[in-house]
Amino acid sequence: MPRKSERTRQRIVEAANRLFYHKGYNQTSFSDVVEAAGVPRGNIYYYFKTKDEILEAAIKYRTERIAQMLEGWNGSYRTPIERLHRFIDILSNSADAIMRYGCPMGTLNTELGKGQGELQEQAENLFKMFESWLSDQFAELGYAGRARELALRLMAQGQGISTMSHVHSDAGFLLREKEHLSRWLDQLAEGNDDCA
Amino acid sequence: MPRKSERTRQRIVEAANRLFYHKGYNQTSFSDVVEAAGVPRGNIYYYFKTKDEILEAAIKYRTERIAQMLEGWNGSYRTPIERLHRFIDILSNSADAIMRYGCPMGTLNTELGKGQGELQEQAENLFKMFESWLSDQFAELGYAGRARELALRLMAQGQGISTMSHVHSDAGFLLREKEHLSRWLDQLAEGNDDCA
DNA sequence: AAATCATTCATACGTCCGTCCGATTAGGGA
DNA sequence: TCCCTAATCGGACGGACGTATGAATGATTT
Repeated sequence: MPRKSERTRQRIVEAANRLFYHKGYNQTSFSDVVEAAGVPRGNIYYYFKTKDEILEAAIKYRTERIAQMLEGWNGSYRTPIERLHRFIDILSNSADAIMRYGCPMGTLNTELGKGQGELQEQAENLFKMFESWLSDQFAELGYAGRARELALRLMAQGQGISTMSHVHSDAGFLLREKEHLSRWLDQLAEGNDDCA
Repeated sequence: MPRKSERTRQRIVEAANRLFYHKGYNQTSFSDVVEAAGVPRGNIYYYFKTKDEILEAAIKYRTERIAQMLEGWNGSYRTPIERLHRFIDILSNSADAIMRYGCPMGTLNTELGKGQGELQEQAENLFKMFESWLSDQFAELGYAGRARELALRLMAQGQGISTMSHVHSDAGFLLREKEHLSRWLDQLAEGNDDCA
């Protein structure tokens, strides 16, 4: 009967995912996870043999959620500029968490990038999902030739804004810069690409 | 005779600083430090009682070097635009290290920002040194009212570019975006601030 | 009702960590 | 020369970590 099992496994993954974000992967212990998941110490080994396996599951979990989110946006918004605006709305919607813990993708990749190459490659795919989706939007907006360039630039801006607001715990900066990004997108949509 | 001592202490700080950058603070052990510094295991305790103290010393070490660097730039370059360009030249000069390990300041702050608040506050000062220096340059360039805004924006762009090139190990992106930043600075210097 | 197997636990192993100590060496002032 | 102290070592402490085991539990199937 894998019914109950699935739910327990899911509880572990979600608790671990949250802890990895809040405390960092290396700073999160097995004990932290089992405590947060409300699972007895030894039971976790039934589902995951190593800590790395938990991280893999957490990354997969994030991957699925992002895919769903992007699909949802494709359905909810008709124009590419609306979708791009929805993307940067993440900054204001998640302002609190970003200030406290930084960008979930960015901080995880940064941490794994220091000597945990195999795992970082998996986390890198989270970025690539956004990049390819953003590229589609820019292409549809009329920037087919520079779609990837613009996508990466937008991602970089988001990362920079997240990092700085995290470092300084400065919500004002985050919101101001998000507005600045918003105006940049509007200029792009109007075809005025002098500043792109 | 504190002569020899000073040099040993310095060796420890420099080795630790390098390891903290390459491996991260939490992933660096005492053993790593003593091995890299070529100091016997127990001797390190003579200089630093705790690991946190080593980090404090490393941050202080970085602080002094940055201060020297900024002073040097003030002496070497006469115009603010030259100085601003020198700042972003960091990106191309350190391209290799950034690709491998990310921005030294950014990654350290990001790591410490997750549950090590006291230490993060110290690392935050590294950012503030650059910000205040950059503010001075933008003010001198004629943007007195928006100097801090522009300084923070430039820092954020640097952080974003570093993060993205680190995540993807993409030197091309780093150099392209640095050039893009360069053109942005030139536009600012020419008084065309439509895109600022 | 018995057999089976997924799942739940408490507990323990070995390792490495940060920390600390005690003994030893070395070098300059008296 | 002797002495005092700065500095150097090797080694060991307790604890936490990731990992592992095996017995107990409970539901489902036959």
